Amino acid sequence: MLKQEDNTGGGGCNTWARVCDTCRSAACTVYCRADSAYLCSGCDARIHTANKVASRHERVWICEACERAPAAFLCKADAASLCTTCDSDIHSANPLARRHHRVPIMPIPGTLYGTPATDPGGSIIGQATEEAEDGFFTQDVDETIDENDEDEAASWLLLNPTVKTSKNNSSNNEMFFGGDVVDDEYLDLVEYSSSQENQYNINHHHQQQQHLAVPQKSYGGDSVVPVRSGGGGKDQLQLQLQLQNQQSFQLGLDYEASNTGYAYPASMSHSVSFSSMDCGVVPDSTMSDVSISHHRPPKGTIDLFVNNPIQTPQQLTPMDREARVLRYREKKKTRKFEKTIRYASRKAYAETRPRIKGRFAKRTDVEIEVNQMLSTALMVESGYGIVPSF
DNA sequence: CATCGGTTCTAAACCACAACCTGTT
DNA sequence: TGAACAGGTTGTGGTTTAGAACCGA
Repeated sequence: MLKQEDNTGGGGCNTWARVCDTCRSAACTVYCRADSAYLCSGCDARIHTANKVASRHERVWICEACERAPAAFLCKADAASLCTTCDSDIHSANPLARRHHRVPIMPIPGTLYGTPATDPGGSIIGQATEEAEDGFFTQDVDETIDENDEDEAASWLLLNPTVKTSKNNSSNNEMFFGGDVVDDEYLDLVEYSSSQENQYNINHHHQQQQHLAVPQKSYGGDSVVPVRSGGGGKDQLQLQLQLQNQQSFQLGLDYEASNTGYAYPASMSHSVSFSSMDCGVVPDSTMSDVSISHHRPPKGTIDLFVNNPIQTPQQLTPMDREARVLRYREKKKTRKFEKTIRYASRKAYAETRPRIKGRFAKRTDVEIEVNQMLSTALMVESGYGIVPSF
């Protein structure tokens, strides 16, 4: 695979995909629980079609991210089967990813050899089939990702504290979504039902509710334009800012890098300008994604990390790196480029406004009169403001 | 490999004006 | 304390344009 060739980490050896335990030559595609063996498609077909007993062996696909561990969850949004580690890493990246609906991976049924073994995602059983038919799987896309994407992903990786670091310093990472503490909770969310998970669920659900409620509240009236009522606008703004701060804090992995020697002034993150086309929906959680994506240092400043061995890419295992690349791609995939309309009324005015070479032009008196007549006509049609005349 | 010219792509700027915000009375 | 008012600020979309990026010679 391309990514395996591209990401040897300079070491010269390929430590990415686990090789088949049988032939030791091909990359494994499935994990046989009964045999506790990682098998390539060829060996899997050969072994598990040998007899009925073998054909009943439960097998699961290999994680599409790290290609080294059995997949545990199927993300329907990503249409990807992921191991627990990659699943937690990817889906704890941001609230949006967190909302992805995942289901536990079911064992592969006895006969799967009619499907191409090189496309494990495309033959995932059950719900994902339709998505595969829709071409939703990104396997091919992943293979065609160019070097720029890899570079961008690599630079993006630099600002994330490593999971290893988080593990070693649990006192500092307990509030991080990207850290292991939350990862564990996150895993609990999937697999277990601990009290912590419930608490987290409640908090997260509450936060989501608040988060989802903000646009409806603040953009009442014509459902977009904010409604001011007794200073409510201020409160809503504060609530919005608070939520954004919360998210920035929870997602503030990049900010926290400053604690370990790499310091971007906080104001710098705000000084980065981005067009309205990039900013996405204002109250949406993707705002955090955008802001985070802009916290990447310029390419020329990578040497700033030299003094911080914790964050050097060399510390990343191939598994971690692939997971982070996948997470990056996930975020990239979920970027929202549509422009945010905060005030529909302004939009309406702008659309009806006369233009000269795209620029707004002054309205002539005739146009003003026409508009007044139209508005009067509307009032008449709607039955308001009618003064009967005889 | 570096340079040059042409082409393509991207993002900022521009405009008027209603809505919004903030401070003052 | 809340209402009223004035003045400054913001946001809106289509087009243009400057500059970056790309590509072949």
